[in-house]
Amino acid sequence: MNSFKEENYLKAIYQLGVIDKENVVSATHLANWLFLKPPTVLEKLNSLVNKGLIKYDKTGGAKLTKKGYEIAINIVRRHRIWETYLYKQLNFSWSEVHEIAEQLEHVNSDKLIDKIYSILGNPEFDPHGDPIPNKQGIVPKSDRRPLSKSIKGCVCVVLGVSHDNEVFLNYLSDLNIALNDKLIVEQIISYDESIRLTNQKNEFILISAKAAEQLLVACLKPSCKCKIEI
Amino acid sequence: MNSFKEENYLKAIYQLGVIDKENVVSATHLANWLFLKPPTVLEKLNSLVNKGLIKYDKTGGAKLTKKGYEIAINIVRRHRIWETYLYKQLNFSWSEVHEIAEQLEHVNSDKLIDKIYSILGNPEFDPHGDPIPNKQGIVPKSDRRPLSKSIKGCVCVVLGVSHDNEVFLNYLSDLNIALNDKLIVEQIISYDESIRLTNQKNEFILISAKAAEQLLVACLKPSCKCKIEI
DNA sequence: ATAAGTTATTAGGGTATCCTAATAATAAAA
DNA sequence: TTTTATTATTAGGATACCCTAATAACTTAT
Ligand SMILES: [Mn+2]
Ligand SMILES: [Mn+2]
Ligand SMILES: [Mn+2]
Ligand SMILES: [Mn+2]
Repeated sequence: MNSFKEENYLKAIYQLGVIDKENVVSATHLANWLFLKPPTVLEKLNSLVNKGLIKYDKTGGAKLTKKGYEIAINIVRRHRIWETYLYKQLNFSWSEVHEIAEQLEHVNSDKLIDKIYSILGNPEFDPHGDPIPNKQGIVPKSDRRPLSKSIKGCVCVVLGVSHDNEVFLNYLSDLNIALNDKLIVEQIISYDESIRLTNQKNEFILISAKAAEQLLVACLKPSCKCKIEI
Repeated sequence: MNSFKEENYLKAIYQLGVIDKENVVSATHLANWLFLKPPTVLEKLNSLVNKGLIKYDKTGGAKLTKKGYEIAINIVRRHRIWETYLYKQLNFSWSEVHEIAEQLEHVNSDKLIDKIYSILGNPEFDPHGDPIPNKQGIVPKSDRRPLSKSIKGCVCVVLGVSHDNEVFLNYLSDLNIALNDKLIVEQIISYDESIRLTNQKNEFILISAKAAEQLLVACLKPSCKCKIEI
């Protein structure tokens, strides 16, 4: 058993598939992501193929089968529900929840997850704005997109980050940007694509192009012209 | 690294030490407890000796060192705090919490345990009446003892069970006995040592000698003569 | 005290995970 | 199109955990 490792492999295959939609999920790719070496990963991939949890070939890379997807999405679901529980019920900060959820996601009790999910009011998004798959494995859609794709004048709300990396989350705290903040795009500086914003307290914030690519927002005005460009 | 197995060995050595105070904690003993075979356990015991977590010799059996005790008691602490949290905050039943706590006890986050412990109001006993060690590893004392050691007329309160075995807990539910119930010992039937009780609703309950040995209670009357006999 | 029954240890394997070094297969550059 | 760099795969090991079978060491009951 010790399905804990296997769960992490399947989750990683799912995650890399979502991030690198065009690229194949190769053993090397996975090895970097999981801090392992390619032969180690390849060995495991072969075993996952044998168990019918993935398909694998050099050209297409690793792809989850229906069975593999169900396991992976369930772990993602548990992870995001725990993150939300830690954030909302236990007062952990935005940047602390991921590490603990990495462990809690492997606790195998549907009743426990159902309970905390219902206490939270069946939320659709976690504290980083990531969608929480429902019990059927269906991932809620949202129109969040990187702040970097905004046009001048756009009024938007902070919904999350591309990767819940602690360093970046703390960097945002330093910039005084938090989840659900309303931001107005005042100016896009063409020299380096950095963005000048105002927040709801009318404070100015300057955010780098790199950070703007990682920060996910949604337009608040239904008629916002940003939407056309995406 | 996978310290999860190691934690379970150390916890088992602690638990067997508490249960069988006179007997040594032998590899065979542990093997039965952990559903493993003696050579498997012996191998692990040797590795624990090498790591300085236990002392081991044939005559004395396995004994935790200070370092080993600290790990073991911390797992016990986490287990009992989680059981209490599941019972009190998440409305799980008496008999459901153990299985889930077996998993949650290995989640390594002091901040998480501190948080739920404080939400619970720093309780001293878990839902089975087992003492919750404090952060320093000190186990609260209580005067709970098996119901079987009661004398006629004793008024006592149900504080727990010797082993949080699901079958026994469900059996108690069937007998209509729950945690914190007040019981009066009406008669001890000498033929088979079974005990006739009344509960707070004045209902009669007949409990077998075997069950009475597993059910832990404490006298409510400070002057109760039971105390002398223990 | 000796035979029989128990317990403790050794020997020898098996699987799951991981690794380094070497080789084969591709892709990129010159 | 060679040469060079990158990837993918194989080969060969190491460690953690588990097991069965065999042996050694102890107990217990004649
Ligand atoms: Mn996360
Ligand atoms: Mn998240
Ligand atoms: Mn328990
Ligand atoms: Mn308990």
